[in-house]
Amino acid sequence: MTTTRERIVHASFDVFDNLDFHKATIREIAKRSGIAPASIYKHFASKDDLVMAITNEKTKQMITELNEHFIGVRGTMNKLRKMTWYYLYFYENNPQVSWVVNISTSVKSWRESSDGWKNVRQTGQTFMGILREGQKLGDVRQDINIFVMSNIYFGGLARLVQIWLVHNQSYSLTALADDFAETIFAAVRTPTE
Amino acid sequence: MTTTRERIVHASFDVFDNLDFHKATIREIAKRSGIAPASIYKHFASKDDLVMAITNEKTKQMITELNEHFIGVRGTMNKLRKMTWYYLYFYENNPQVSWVVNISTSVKSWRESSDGWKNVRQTGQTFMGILREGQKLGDVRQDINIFVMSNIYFGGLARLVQIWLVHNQSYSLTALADDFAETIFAAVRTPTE
Amino acid sequence: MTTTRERIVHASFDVFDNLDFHKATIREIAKRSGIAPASIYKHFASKDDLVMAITNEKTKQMITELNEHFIGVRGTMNKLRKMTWYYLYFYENNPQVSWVVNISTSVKSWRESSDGWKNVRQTGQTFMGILREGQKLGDVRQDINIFVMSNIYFGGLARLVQIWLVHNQSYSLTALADDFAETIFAAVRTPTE
Amino acid sequence: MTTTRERIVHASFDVFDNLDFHKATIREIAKRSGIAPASIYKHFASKDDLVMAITNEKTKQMITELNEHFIGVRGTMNKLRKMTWYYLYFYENNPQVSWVVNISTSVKSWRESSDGWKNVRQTGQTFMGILREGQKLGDVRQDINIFVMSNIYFGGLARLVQIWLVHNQSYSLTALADDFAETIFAAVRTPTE
DNA sequence: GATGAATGAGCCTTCATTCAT
DNA sequence: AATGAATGAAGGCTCATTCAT
Repeated sequence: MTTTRERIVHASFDVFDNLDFHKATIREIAKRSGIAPASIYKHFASKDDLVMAITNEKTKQMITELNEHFIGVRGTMNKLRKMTWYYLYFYENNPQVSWVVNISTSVKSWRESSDGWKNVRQTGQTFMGILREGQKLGDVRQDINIFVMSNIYFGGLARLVQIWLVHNQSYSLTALADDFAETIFAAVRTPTE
Repeated sequence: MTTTRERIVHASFDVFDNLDFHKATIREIAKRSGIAPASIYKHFASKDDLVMAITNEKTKQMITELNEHFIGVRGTMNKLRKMTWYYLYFYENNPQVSWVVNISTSVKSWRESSDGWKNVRQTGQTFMGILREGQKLGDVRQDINIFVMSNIYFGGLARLVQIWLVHNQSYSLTALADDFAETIFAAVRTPTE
Repeated sequence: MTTTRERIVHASFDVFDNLDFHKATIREIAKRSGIAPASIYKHFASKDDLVMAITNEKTKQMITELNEHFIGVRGTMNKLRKMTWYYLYFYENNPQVSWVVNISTSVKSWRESSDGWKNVRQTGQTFMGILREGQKLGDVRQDINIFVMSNIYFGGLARLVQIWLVHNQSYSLTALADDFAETIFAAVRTPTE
Repeated sequence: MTTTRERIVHASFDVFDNLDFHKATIREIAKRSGIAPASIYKHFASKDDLVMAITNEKTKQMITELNEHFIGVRGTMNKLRKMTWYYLYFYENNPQVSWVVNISTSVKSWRESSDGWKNVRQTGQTFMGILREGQKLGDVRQDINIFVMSNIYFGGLARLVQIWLVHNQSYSLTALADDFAETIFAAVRTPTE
């Protein structure tokens, strides 16, 4: 059984999926969901609220699933590979989310959404956790700038997704996961001598 | 003496600087520049044209200046450091450009602007050039995935700029240049044994 | 009870009645109908659509009523008189329609409206039908140029209406029907000898 | 030697010839004449003034030439044929004028132009003159309604021109002159018995 | 006499949103 | 809970027109 709310959320992703975010209107969502515009406002306070709700929902799902994938994985490199793969896998299967996050939401109001920010921080924490653990294990250099490293990682991933979207998703995104993870690992690993 | 066109361009950056790109309207630009909306259309064919024109202008300037900074610089790491520093320096001094490029322009129409795309490719070429030269010199590993590496580099930089903007430019961006360049270099350099 | 749509249509005629069609704007129609511009677009897809819709509506009505008036009328001259009278009667009571049809609508888009053109052709057919029937009855000459005759008839009527409008509808239009019909009949009747 | 004014007038006809009168803008006239918009205002007080001026000019020319063509023509039918031919000939060679007169000029302001109205009346007088002369000669019935007849004549001609324009001037207009004149004559001639 | 540059007014249209039912 | 009907606000853009040079 699909609730009305679910139908709205589903249609929203559908709408944001077409890359041209000027077309991402409430009326379009209403049309595709078969729910009247006025009814959408019974479930979401405003358009911004809707956008935030659906991105948060997806991000939460992402975090949950990522944790599941982590179960039993050991070793810095393995975790890095797993996380990278999952990230790309997620966007390969939810290309809209990236656009919603990057484009549609006004950054200002997004920051004001505690939930949204919290989720992003949490994903960031996971990455930093891997690095810190690696430092303890001796895999990762002690002198890395974690802030910079983290931005390189997520910025690089985001760029990869963006380019892939601009190229109309014409190639496999997950196929790049290994190279990506290895490059990042090369940047952080303790030099062998 | 400032020409009308310059005043429009100046006001445009001012407007896009808001971060809330929904407010980036022709009327707002008109208000801040003291130029009537109708007059703006004497200088730019459309809003899209205006956005493209100003970003291209800045990007071209960026490329020119970057090349000047390269004069006399030798060594892979030195070039990497220089390029990174200049990139961050440029956005530190033109924070608006980042938003215009990353947010405001509809990706579709931007790709259709041969100039815009050409400039981006050119910047990309510069980075790849450094890597290839490094490979010849033996500084850089032969087995790196240049496509992935390039996206890590520019994605990382862009993210750094974005975070800095979101944090209201409250710290020095260029101060991160060295750490950034070194991290990237670590990821590509030939392992010492 | 008047529906919103009816109020819009009514106000539209009111507006076009101005004679100065440059003033026939959506805003003006909105003002006079007490309906917001945005609401007008819920009932008509565009301004052109509105113009077409209202003229077609009226023209259809005209055709229907004309046919009713024809019931039981026999003889070429009688039919001619009836048709002429009704045509002038209609415009005397709907003076705006003439302007909308003749002036406001861009001829190009009007021709593209199958409905509009169809209705006009139908009215033309009715006139030609009378002539052909008259020819069978022997009332009407065989050697008339029906194309020319038809244009004389409708052109003459239209001119009569226009002049009447320009003279601010200061006299009776239907009072001219008999003279008009007789003149036309004189032009087509079989010479008596 | 062509004066600036002449170039403007020439370009204006060119522009109005488009049939799509929404495109008949001052800027378009400026572009085609090679004269700057501002300069046009040195020669004509306003757009309305320009439109009026050019139509009056053409109409005056029409009257002059028509009178020349009348020289030596005798007999009601001959005069009718000549006038009709010339009228169609004129519009066949100046199709724009019809549109300017019928469409572009706001009827209100056109009536206010004494010149425009005077010229139209004068053409009307010529036609009525032929009829009255015919009545004296015994060719034309005494009991015709001259007002109605006149409108039938000019309305019919105008309609013929309009239809011809709508059909993209794809056939000869003057070829219809004889049939037209004869039809009109049939409507007014004294019945033979 | 000619014009480049500028503009106020206004156009059609669309959007997110509300409210009576 | 759902919606049809309505709208204020705003957006991009164009036009006839002016004026300093």
